[in-house]
Amino acid sequence: MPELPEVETVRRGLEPRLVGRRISRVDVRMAKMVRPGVEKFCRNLPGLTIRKLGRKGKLLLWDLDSHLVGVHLKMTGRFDFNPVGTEPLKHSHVIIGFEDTDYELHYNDTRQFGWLHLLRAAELETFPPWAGLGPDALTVSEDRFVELLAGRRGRLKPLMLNQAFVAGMGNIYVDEALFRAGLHPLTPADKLTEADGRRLHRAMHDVLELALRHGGSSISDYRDAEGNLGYFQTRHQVYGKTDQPCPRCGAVIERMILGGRASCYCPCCQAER
DNA sequence: AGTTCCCTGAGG
DNA sequence: CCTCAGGGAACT
Repeated sequence: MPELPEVETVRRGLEPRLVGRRISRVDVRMAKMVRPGVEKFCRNLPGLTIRKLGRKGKLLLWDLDSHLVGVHLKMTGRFDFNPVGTEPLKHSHVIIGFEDTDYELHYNDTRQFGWLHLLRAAELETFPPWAGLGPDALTVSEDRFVELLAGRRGRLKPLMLNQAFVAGMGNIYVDEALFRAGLHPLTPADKLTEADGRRLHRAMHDVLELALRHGGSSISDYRDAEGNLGYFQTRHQVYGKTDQPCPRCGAVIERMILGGRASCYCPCCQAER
């Protein structure tokens, strides 16, 4: 469940210990976690220096001059720093070592949905997970968001989850943002007024910003690169609150399945239209 | 636009 | 044993 605030928290945790480091060795313990294949991954990375750590939506981008490594944590991807030679955990699938450091980086992923993708710098524009992303949900301007929203049909919940529309929102923050904006998940995007769109942008931005300040939400096994839990989950207002009273009006929070995903909302504050 | 799949672990 | 969790691709 890392969504934008969790991925950004991870990025900030990795930055001080990765930037400026030259990779000395790579150990891939589960082949499918790396792309475009173990051989290329292990042959090309050693000797490269990490210059910058970027992020767009939920995608992490390591800049190594000639190459990039794109990382998607998906549901359960996690990074840990450990002393060199630490016995990997059961689900530690990739280990990266650096010159002149006493720690190494372990990529751990219980459900094996995530990946690390090595590409040449010139390939970024045609790298599908990057090229297909809409603007970053945290930094997109209100005017741009309203503009993008105006051309859209379809219901708000799946639209907000669509990374090509806006990058970084997942199930938790979409539910929280729709609640804050007072909009029902089934509302067709083309039924929104401009004021609704501006309110939705504000709700999205505010909830992401607030979650980031709390180190993200720890549902199941999210940890940042230092092993810290986030604590924004204590501030969730509707996500996971089925059958509990709405914090604003006291009505019972409802749950529906939409596009295969659970959606929690207040039937009173988020009236259908 | 909805469904299935990838995968493991938690909870009933 | 079963269901659920869900990001995103690949289907129908």
